[in-house]
Amino acid sequence: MATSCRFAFAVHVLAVLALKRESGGVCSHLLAGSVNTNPVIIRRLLTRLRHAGLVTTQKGAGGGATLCTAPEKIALDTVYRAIEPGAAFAQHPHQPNQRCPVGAGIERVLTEVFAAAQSALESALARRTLADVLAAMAEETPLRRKSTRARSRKAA
Amino acid sequence: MATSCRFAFAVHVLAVLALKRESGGVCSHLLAGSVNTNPVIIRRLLTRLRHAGLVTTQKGAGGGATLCTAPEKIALDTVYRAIEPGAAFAQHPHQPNQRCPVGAGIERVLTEVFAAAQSALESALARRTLADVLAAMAEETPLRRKSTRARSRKAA
DNA sequence: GACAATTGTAACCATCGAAGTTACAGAAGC
DNA sequence: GCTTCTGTAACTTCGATGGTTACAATTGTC
Repeated sequence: MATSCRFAFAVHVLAVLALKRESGGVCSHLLAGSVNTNPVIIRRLLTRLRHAGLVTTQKGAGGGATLCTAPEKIALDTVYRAIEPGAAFAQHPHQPNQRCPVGAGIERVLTEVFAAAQSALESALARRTLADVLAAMAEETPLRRKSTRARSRKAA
Repeated sequence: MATSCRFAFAVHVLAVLALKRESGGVCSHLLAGSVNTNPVIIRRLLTRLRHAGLVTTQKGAGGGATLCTAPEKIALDTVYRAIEPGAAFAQHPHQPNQRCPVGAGIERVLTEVFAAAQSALESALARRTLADVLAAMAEETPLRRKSTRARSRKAA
């Protein structure tokens, strides 16, 4: 376990921005309403996404956040690194006993193992783009049924 | 970020047990000395490793922990799952707004993305065994130099 | 059988990070 | 100038985790 939920929030926010592309900036209040959290949480996220060059933000009335890049060009590992800097695995909090052969060598070996694992994780994320996320959502989201006929057709 | 350091501790402990194999049980006090932590932390770890079938423990004088399996047979993903149950990625803490098309579909999509990433992570760990860890440690641990000649040869 | 060594656990503390909240200065459109 | 925003600081709350103490239960040794 356990990354923070910030990564989930970030993908969520970017997905909304992708849908609202071409319709100007989206304010943190609206994004917070979709994610179901506080606007400040969203703004803190947006700051990181802005530093990563994924979004731009604009102050003032009518301002808000806008996606910088096409959703097809945004791979999820980029989002991950923008949001969760640092290593995913924790090392020993205190230096192990250097007089024990294991204690003396384990940190170096683990560093390498952890790097390999994290690299695999990021590669898996790199295989998906924001556009893939949007497509997956469109695919199977139960559509809002506008008519009873549609509902009964499905039920049949 | 950030797994707990339990995984690092677990690999460390298993490495010590592997080295001390054939010499009977190793007590939590000794293991704690190598890891540089408290014996209770080690015992809590050992409980998990025991449930996973990786070690046995014995109470009483002369007791302690013993590795059950050959180090070549212990892949690190097994250790990881024994120590860190549950998902590595966190979802939304509160249910997102179901009236937003993104909020309604994002959790399902993210669940799938997270599963793929975690699977990649575990596969990377599965590619290494405890024996690999021991070998890597033996390889480059600065050996205790017994003679000045060895040191000067290295320096040359 | 007494004693010493050891595990297994419960109970508790301290710390840290994260989510959430309030507040407010500053920017920008109207 | 008013309103709508962002960006940030400051604070609270909460949960997880590493660490610590304590103690019952177990087991080998004398």
